[in-house]
Formats: sequence, structure tokens, C-alpha cells
Amino acid sequence: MFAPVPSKPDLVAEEHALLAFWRDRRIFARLREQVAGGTRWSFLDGPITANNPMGVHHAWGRTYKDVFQRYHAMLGHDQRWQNGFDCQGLWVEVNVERDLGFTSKRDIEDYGIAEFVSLCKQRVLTYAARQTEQSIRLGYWMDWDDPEELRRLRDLLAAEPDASVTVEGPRGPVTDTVEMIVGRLGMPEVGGSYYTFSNENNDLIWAFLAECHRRGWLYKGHDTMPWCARCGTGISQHEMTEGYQDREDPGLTIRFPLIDRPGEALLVWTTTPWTLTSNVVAAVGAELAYVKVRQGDRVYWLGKGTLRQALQGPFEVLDELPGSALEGWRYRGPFDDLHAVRAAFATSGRAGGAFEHHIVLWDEVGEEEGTGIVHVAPGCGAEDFALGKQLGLPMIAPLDENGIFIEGFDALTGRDVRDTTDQILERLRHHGFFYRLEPYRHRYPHCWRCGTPLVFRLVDEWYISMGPVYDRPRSELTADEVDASLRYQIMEVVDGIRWIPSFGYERELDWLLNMHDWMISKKRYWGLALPIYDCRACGTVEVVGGREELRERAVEGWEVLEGHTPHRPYVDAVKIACPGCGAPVERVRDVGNPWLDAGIVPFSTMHYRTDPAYWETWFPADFITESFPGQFRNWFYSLLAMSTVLRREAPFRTIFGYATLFGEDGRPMHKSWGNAIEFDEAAERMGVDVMRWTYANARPEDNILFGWHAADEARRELLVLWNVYAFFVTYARVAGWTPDRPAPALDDRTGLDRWILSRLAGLADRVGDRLADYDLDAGAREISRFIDDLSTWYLRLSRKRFSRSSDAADRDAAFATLHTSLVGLARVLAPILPFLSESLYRNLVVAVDAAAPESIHLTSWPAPELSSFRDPGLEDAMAVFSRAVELIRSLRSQAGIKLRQPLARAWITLTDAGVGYSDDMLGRLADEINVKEIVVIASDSDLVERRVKPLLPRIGRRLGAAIPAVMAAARDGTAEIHADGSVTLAGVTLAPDEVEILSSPRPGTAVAHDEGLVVVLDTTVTPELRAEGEARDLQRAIQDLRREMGLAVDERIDLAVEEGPAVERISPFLAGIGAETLADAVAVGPVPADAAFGEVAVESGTLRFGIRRRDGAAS
RNA sequence: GGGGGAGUAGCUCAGCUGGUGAGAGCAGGCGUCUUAUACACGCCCGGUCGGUGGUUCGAGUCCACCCUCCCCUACCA
Repeated sequence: MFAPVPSKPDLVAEEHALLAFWRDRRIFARLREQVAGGTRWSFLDGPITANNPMGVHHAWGRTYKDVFQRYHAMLGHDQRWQNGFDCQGLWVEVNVERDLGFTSKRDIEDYGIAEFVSLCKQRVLTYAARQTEQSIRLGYWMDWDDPEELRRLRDLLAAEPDASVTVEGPRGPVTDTVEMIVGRLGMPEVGGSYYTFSNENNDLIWAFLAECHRRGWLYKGHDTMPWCARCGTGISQHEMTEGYQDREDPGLTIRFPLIDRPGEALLVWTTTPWTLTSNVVAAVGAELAYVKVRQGDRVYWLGKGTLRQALQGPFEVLDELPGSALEGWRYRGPFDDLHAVRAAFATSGRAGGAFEHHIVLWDEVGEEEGTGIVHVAPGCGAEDFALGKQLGLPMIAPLDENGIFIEGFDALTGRDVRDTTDQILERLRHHGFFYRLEPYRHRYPHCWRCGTPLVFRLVDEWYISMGPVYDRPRSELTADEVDASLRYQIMEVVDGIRWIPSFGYERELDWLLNMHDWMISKKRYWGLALPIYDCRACGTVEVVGGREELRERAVEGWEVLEGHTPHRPYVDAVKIACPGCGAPVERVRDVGNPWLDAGIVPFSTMHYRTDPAYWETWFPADFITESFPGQFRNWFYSLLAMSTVLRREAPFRTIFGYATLFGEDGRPMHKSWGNAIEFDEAAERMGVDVMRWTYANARPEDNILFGWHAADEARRELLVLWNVYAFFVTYARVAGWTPDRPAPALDDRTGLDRWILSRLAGLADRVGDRLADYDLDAGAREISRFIDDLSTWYLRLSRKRFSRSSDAADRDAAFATLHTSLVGLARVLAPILPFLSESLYRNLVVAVDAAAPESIHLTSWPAPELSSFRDPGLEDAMAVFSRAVELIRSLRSQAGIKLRQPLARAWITLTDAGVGYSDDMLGRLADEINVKEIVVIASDSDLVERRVKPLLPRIGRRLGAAIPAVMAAARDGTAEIHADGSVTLAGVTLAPDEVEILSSPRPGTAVAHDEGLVVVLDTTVTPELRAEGEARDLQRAIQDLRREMGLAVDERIDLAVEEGPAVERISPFLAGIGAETLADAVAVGPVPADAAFGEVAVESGTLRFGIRRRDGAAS
């Protein structure tokens, strides 16, 4: 027997109960055993950064991952089920620094790199454990580590990293030091999620970098880079776009006095005053016009086109020269007395003499902003640097890695660049260089991690060359040209991948075409140790391809690294012999870009090096999915780049991208804005199935607005399903029905039964197709439509068959049909709503069938076993019928005749689509619209008057200007309809296929039409019909009273109706009312004193009645 | 700065190669149905389709210009 079901479910409590059930009964483990050896479907997880609790936006992506994996499991596909954690990089460092109250890299070095790195690892383990718990709560099935075990390892790592520890792996216990066990997490012998800080991950990146070096693509660049002074690291092009923000800077105009033209000065504009300390030359455009102007007793030179924007106050133009005429003019800079400037200029001048500031020509100079004369500081800007290199200018690099002025800058030395503006302005004013200061708003790059405005610094960084960009379409490139350019090789790989949504393909190609060389170095502590050995003695660069190779080549320091993961500081101690000169070389101190860590996972997690057969089996992944904003240049890019270098083939076949999650108000979720929802809060308040349903219905290419209201909408939809389920269970229990009762054969069931089963079979087919095509929202829409059909059509029309049927066979057919529908629906829902579907299944199947699999997640996709139910003709017919009912209801509403009032008849015409109906459907239909009779007719000609609707798309081109008159005639009804179906309007004859004939009602009827379907309703209410309607009113009132009294659905009553004129009219119906309201005795007379009293107003008076519980009758 | 997208009901969005009363969901109002008991269904309210001009018999849809927002991209001082 089914367990009773509450009418309002506690979804959250149910979810917790099922989590316990799955855990206790090892359902997931058994699913894996069940599909082991099946056809392989390879999903590769994009690692989540284990640095904070997961958010509801992660739950969106994880819903996709879980749905598609579960769907494939239901198809019997073997899978890897490996979650990934992204572990290394600045994300983690920034948080650990914050926890420790650090503000600079010096703090870290004072604290100790080893200790700092250990804290980073501990933080990763903390949040890996946390996110694991949250993912499990979401119902996300993966090969999860035990969160307690992760926390234990974390604590051991803090206390005793070199102590021996044993963990339980899939192939038995594994013993190693704590540090090394942590480094082996996710490896085959330890199992569980993969961690990008693992030894194997780092090792394979070394192999990748060595391969890049072997091909000559790895190089050290000396360039002016965007730099975050807080983090003390360069920012690569990949990271730049994340951090553009509007910012207000000083828009400063200053004077550069001309040495050879006394009393005259150049006007120069800058938004970064600190770079003036490093000014070397001033640039003008050769083609631009420059003017000499007088303001008071001052004379300035500036671009003619900038006069209006640059000058303050009245001026007089004295002279005009082309920019080319200014070349070579010497000027004095504002910081020429600084030691650093003097030193840089001392020997850089022509013929080895001292360098002097002068004007150079530069075609980059424009007049849109500033003064048309550009201050150039090659040590402080990328484009300045390029110009400086081209002209052989001296370079002044004023900042250290923390953004502090280095020695040689007098009072500025030791000061932070971020707060020297006032000091510099003061100095400019004092020495007469100042002209004008105005705030200037512009988009300026900021550090994407900490939000600090970036500065530009001259530094050495390591790059992977992306190869040349050719000035021709890809189709015209030769094989040699492609071989020489990594970017084009990646593009070829991209061609072989399916991108969902499709614009992803274009966007990735666009990024590849425009991207610069990949800067892979970071001057930080926690991350991949770049295995680059840059010999100071002879300049030879060597890259070590793995830990083993390093051990073999080490000439000193190996013992320091021995027993440690390949992280700083231990790895820094190892030196190798320079292959060029033999000198011992140490590793460059840089760590790697974290996207290297995530990009190698198609190799590291698929045992590329250790188990080639396994790798062959699972590579490439069939499917990956991540949020696409940003990932085109991050994970997607690094996956493609690394796989292209190592294999020149795609690491995945299909990529599915989804957009961004915002708060309900359309803004990014932000705690201080009050629109943020924590994952845990969402899970415990709305339930994860509601969350999953919200995500399942979202269009992935659109941003999702997530909040409590959206969740309520999703919940309402699920409650409809729950209501159907609760209805079924309630009446199955009353009737004692269980599935082991033999069900009538399909052919012996009603059209309605066969219809819903056909719909179910179609549902399973279509949802399966959609899920196989990674089109979850379309699948969810199919399910919504089915739930609606099941509830508002099938069940609505079938209710009496469950509760008050005298035909046992028909009742059994109804129960069997609804049971099949609910179980089938649950199985289709299982990948999407693992909890709700399990809840239904456990009660509808497991509770009554000991032989059934004990979890819905151990059942297979139901489409094959349902396919015999398909009957498309029946579905078409039902679509017509349901549309007819809608139209009739609408007619009643317009006519002011409520549904409870019976009417004599309705007529409907049936189109071709409707001919598959069965007779019992007509009967249900008559009940549903409360008419005595439905007459199916071939033509509506006798019932209606005609109106003509010209089909504009057909006639528009032909008639042109005659259209307005034709349309007016159609509206007036002055149309001549000919026997052949053609129509004459306003003197123009239209062919039958150029018009649609509509129908309008005759008196006493109402008519509605839709797509060729016509329904006509006889709206005449005869006295007999009126009386019957009043009887229904009475019945309704009695049922209401029963409810007020709190009677059980099967409790019996005595009914008394007071005498009166109204009663006379309804007396023929009293017996029927008694049956419907479970009244054993129906009396016309005074209402007993102990009865509950009710009344209802009808046309002929008021009906008064009383009911009372029939004592003892129930027992 | 370049490229792309979008501005349609209070909110979130549909509106196909131009066709003449502009749609859905939610919110609001009204009603209906029901021993699925407050679930569901129906109806109504509500829009000068960002602005201006143009092409056309006809423009939310095509063209031009302008305004606002978003995304991508960029070495501009």
C-alpha cells in the first residue's frame, strides 16, 4: 500500500531524508557498478576554485553537469564522475593574505614562503571540503571525497606535514607523508576529486612547457606590463579585460620650457602625473598643425586642433607650423635634477654624450584629447616603451614591484606611487611647470583580483608565443604557415568542436586571432613552479620537463625538494647544470598562470602519462560546460592551447556555455545590495529541486535573474505535479488499488487513458532527444506541458473515475493509467529533479513492489518501454478537443452563463486533425463543458453567419493600393461569397486561397473559432435546465459545508432540505445530490437541531438545508 | 576608439523573409471550478513598440540620423 502523502509537501525535509537514504544504501556507488563497462560518455569537469563556499551561480552550472551525467547514466553509459578543484594562484593567496592582515609581498617573505604556501593548501582543503558538502546537498552526484577526511588532512598538514598517514583508496589503503598524500589527491590510487595542485598536474604542465620550449615558443619578454602594485605581479592580456572600470584621474596639463626658444613652452597633457618623473621625450604628429599662442606674458606651443579643449582662458595665435618642423626642439623636464634621470641620460645622447629631452615624431599622436603633444615615458607605458625601443631612447623605470619609487627620486623615493600625486603637483607648481588640472573620467584597467588601479612597469616576464598573424584568410594559408603559428593550429582544432550556443565558435576564433603572446609568469608564491632555468652566466634558457628529469639533472639542492610537493620554496633550492656553460643554474622565481593548471586536466586527470590505454579511452571528453563570459580567454583557451601543443587535437567534442547569474533586480549579487542569496540559504529555504528546476528552465545563453520570486514560480509548477501525485495516492488508498491488480488491456481503456499514455511516451522520446542534444530548457518545457496536460486535462476529466466510479474495470484502468503516467514522468524527471522524482518513485513503485530497483536512479531511461503507447492521431484529436473546451468556456464566460449551469447542446466542427477521436472522449467533453449533447458536424454553414478575412500576405503584392478599400469592405461585411469559395470585395474578386471565411453567431447561440475549428453553443436556458443548475448549486453548497465541518472524503451524512418553492423545482435531482454528497438519507422537511445549517440563493428563492454526520454508519 | 547586441505592458521577455485589431509569463483587478481544499483555470486591466525623419498601399519589423543601456575588443598620452 502507498504511504499517505501530505497535500503540502515539505520539500526540504524530504531532500534531507533522501540524501540519507542514498548515502546509507550506497545508491550512487551501485549506479556506478551498474553502468561500469557500458558505452563510455566522457565528461570533463571544469574545476571550481576551492577558495570560498560555492554560490548559487555555481549551482546553475552544476545542475547542467549533474543532469547530463545522470541522463547518460540512465542510458547505461559508463562515466568518470570526477569533480575538479582549482587550487593554485592569486585567488587563494589574496585571501590568505587578508586573513593574516598582510598588505605586501614583504609581509609574506617575512612570514615565510613555506608557511604561507602551506596555509594556501590548507585553505584549499577547507573550501574543497565545504564545496563538496554543498554539492552533495545539491544532489550533484560525483566521486566525492569525504569532507571530514579533507579536513583531517588539512589539520595534519598544518601540524605535521611529514608525518606518515594512510588513506583509503579505491584499490586499497595508500600510505605516504601528509604532504604527499595531499599532492596525490585525485590520482587513481587515492580517488575522489582532482586538485590542480596535485603533483601529477604540476608535472604534466612542466612537460607541456618543455615541449613549448623545444619548439622555440617559450621566451622571456622585456616589456612594460600592466602591473598590480598591491599583488606585486604583472597582469596578462587574458586578465586585463576583467578589470576595466571607470575611474577619475587627474587630467594634468603642464609646460615643458623650450631651451632654444626662451619664453616659449610646450603644453603636454597626462593622466598619470607620476610618469612625468620618467619623461624622456615629447612626441608630435608629423602631419598635424601646431600653433604658437600667447596667454598673458606666456607663450605656448600646442596642437591646433586642441586649442579649445586644452587652453584655459583667452589666447592669441601667433604662429603655425607642421609637426615635422618641431622635430628635435629641446626642452627642460620637471624632474631633470633627479639622480635617476641624470644617470639614465648621462651616456644615452648622440655620440655618447648626455641625452637631452627633445621632440620626436610619432604617428600615434592625435588631437582628440590633450594638447597634441604627448609626454613619452618608455619605462611607464607599453606604447611608450615600443617607441623608446624603436628610437633607442633611455628608459627610466621608477617603481619597484610594490609600486614604491626606487632610489634616485629624491623625496619620492620610498613613497607609494598611489599617493604621490599631490607631492608631484606641488613640485610642478613650485617650479613653474604647472598649467592646468581638471578631473578626467575614463576607463582604466584595474587588478581583477583586488581592484587596485594598475600601473605600467618595465619587467621581464615569460611568454608562450602564439605565432604570427597572417594578413590573409585562413583558407589561403599554406600548411607550413599553419605549422609555424600556434594560433592557427588552435583555430583548426576549434573547427572540429561543437559550440553551444553557436556564437561561441566565432568568439573563440576572434579571440585567437587577436590575442597576444600568452604571459604565463607571475611573480608570486603559491602556484605552479615554472621549470625554467635561465642561466645568468651565458643566457641559455632551459626548461625541465618533469620531476623525474629534475631529479636526474639536479646538481644541488635536490635533498631540499625531496619529500615535498613541487612548490615554492623547496623547488627553488634545486639547481641544474646549464647546458650552455655548465654553471649551476637556479629556477626563475616565478610561478605560473593558473589557467595552465586548469588547461592540463584533459591529460593529468585522464592518466595521460601513467596509463595511456585509459587516456585513449576517455580522451577527448564528449562534453564540457562552463559559464562562457571570460572563459573564452581562460579555461577554454588554455585547454585548447595545451591540447594543441601536446596532441594537435581537440580535448573535447562539445562545449556548452551558459551566461551569468544576477540577482532578481537584474544587478550582480552583492551582499550590501541585499540581493545576494547564499547557496546554503537557498537550499534550506526553497529546496534544491526548486533551484534546479529554475535553472533547468533558464535559457542558457541569457543571463538568469535568480531570486525568491523566481523560485516561487518554479515551486508552483512542481506543486501541480505534487497535487496529482497526492490525489492519486489518496484515492488509491481509499480504493485499495495497487499496481499488482491486473490492468485492463490498452485497447480496453478509454481514449483519454490512451491519450495520456501516448503523451507520456512522446514526452520520454522528446526529452531524451533534447537531453542528448544538451538542450535542457527545451526538455524542461516539454515536461511542463506534460504536467499541465496531466493535471488540468487528464485528471480534471477523470476525477470521478477514481472517487465515485461504479464501474470497477474503468476505475482500475484509470488508476493503472495514472500510475503509469506518474512513474514514467518521475523517471523522465529523474536527471533534473533527483529528489522529487525519487520521492514519487519510492512511494509509487518501491513501496508496492519489492522486486523493483530501490532507487529511481537505478532505473533506465523509460522511452523504449513506453514507445508502444504512441498514438499520434489520438493526440491530434485531443488537441482539437481541448481547444474546443477552451473556446466553449470562453463563450460561457462572455455570455455570463457559469459552468455549473447545464446547457442543451454544443456543436463542433472537426478538422482533419480531430478525426481520431473516440466516442468516450465526446462524453467526457460534454461533462467538462456541462452540456447534454455534443453534435459533431461537418460544416457550420447552418449555424453561423459568414465573415471574410482577406489573407494579406497572399494578396498584398497583387493588389497594392487597392488594399485599404478591400479591407474596409471585409470589415463592413459587404462581401459576396461565391459557390466556389471565391469572394468579391469592393469590386475585387479574391480566390478561395486568398481569404479565410470566419463565422459569427446567430441569435441564441455563441460561436468561436480558431484555426478552422468552430464551436457553437446553444445558450438557451430552459426552465428544466435552470432547475438542474440550481440543483448543482445546492450540491456545491453541501460540499462546501462538508468541508467546513472537516468531514473526511469518505464520511457519510444525513441530509435535510427545508420545504419551499425552490425545492419543488429541484426535487427530481435530490436523489442524485444525495449520491454525490454521500448522503444516506435525504429528507425534505425541517432541519434537525443538531445538524449543521447552510443555505444558497437561487433564482426562485433560497434553499436551506442541514447535514449531520451519520453516527455509527461509517463503522 | 573599433565591433556587436539591445531598447516592445509595472517587471522579465516573444514577435519568422514588412501585412494592417501588438503577444506570453509574472505582478494587479475580477471571476470560475473543485471532497486534487486553496491547488488550478478563465477573463480583464495595462503599451504613441527609445526619439526624429524616410522608403512603402502598409513599418515593432527595412533605411538614415540621434538618445540610452549592455557585451566583446583596444597600447592611446
